[in-house]
Amino acid sequence: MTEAQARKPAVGSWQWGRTAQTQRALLDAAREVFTRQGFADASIADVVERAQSSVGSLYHHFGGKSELFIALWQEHQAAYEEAASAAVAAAKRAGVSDPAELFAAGARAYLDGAWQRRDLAMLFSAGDGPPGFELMKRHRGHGWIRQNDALLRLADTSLDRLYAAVLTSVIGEGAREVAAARTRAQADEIIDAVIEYARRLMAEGPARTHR
Amino acid sequence: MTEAQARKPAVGSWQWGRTAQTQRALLDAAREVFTRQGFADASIADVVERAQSSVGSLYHHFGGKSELFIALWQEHQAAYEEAASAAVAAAKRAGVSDPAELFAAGARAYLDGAWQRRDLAMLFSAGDGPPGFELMKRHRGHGWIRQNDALLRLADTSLDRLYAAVLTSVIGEGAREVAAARTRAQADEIIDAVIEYARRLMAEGPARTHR
DNA sequence: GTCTATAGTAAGATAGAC
DNA sequence: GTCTATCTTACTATAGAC
Repeated sequence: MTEAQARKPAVGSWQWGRTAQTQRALLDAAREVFTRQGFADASIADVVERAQSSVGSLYHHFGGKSELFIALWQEHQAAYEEAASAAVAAAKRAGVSDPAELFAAGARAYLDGAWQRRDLAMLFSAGDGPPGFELMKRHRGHGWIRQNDALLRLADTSLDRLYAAVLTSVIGEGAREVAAARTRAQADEIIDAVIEYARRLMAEGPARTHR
Repeated sequence: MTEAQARKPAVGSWQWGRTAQTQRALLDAAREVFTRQGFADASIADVVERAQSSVGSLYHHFGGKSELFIALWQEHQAAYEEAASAAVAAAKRAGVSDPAELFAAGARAYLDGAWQRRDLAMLFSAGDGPPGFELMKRHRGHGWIRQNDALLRLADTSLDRLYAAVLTSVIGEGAREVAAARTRAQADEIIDAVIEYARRLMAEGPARTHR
């Protein structure tokens, strides 16, 4: 067998997806361990034990505990964003064109994801993560608004950034409450209320200075 | 000299306020070190060096790095709350009785404090603190709403808690933006806008379920 | 790619003299 | 109350065999 074949085994060989499988096992174990104990209290040993893997493998594939945590978060984010942009696209197809309504459609999908993956939603909003994680979240939040809401043609003034930050934080706080809900029905009530608050904020657009 | 006198020296002796002075020096040093490096990156050694004190004293007076951080936060909170309740009391004396307006008066004072002590405001909102700190902040935030806003006669339903949480997070996010402002004038613009958003949210009271 | 065993490291915490 | 010196502890991270 040549070296090239060894590195990239033929489809159908028993090794197919070995890397993917290991990474998946580690991510799944990380989800269970981190959501149960939080980031700080979880040790690498806990994760690899549950994944039936090894410390070396974890470092090989992810580079460390922090990076594993962040990889888990990125998966979660990808799921959020996929759902949100699909919802926005569907609304557009259905003829919705009002920016606030499109935003509401995306936000609703986002909040729905918070319920469906409430363990992760609570983990990532608990404020327990690797150094710099809060900053990463903040950047992502701003990007999310700017993406879903390029419609609102926000400028880069401090007042427009405030508007985006306030909307983001309301949706984020809503997601936290949704994730903490005890039943699906209660979560739905909360989702409706959050959308209502977002509408109130958007009804008159960004606040303008009157001085 | 009796033992009792040694423990509680007469007023006017050179030892007057020795404890208070040490604690102040440690708190002042903590403020400088933590606001500059954050909690995780700051070491106890940095703090005691700047305070011209010692590791042992720090442990004697505060119990550890985490407790010192929390003590600093509590001072900050006390300043906030004093200003806010004074503002509410002044508004009442001036004849204001609308709950939303009273809330706005308190919130304005709060946001003003965020500008005045912006180094601390940024530190405590950066998401870098001892284990469990985010939870403490959250509890305090809920308490704050319930205090300033017992007026709104909120029940303990999940929707009323959401209402309080959303208002809290808008004020908190506003405080963060205020603290990050570059000039007093810009901070004032932001403060006005935040109050405006709070008013929009409060205008129709807590969202009610329509199902 | 996987694994074990080991080393490094750094800082928080404590003991005990003064 | 204050201080110095020491400890201990737990983990991350790496080296190197398979």
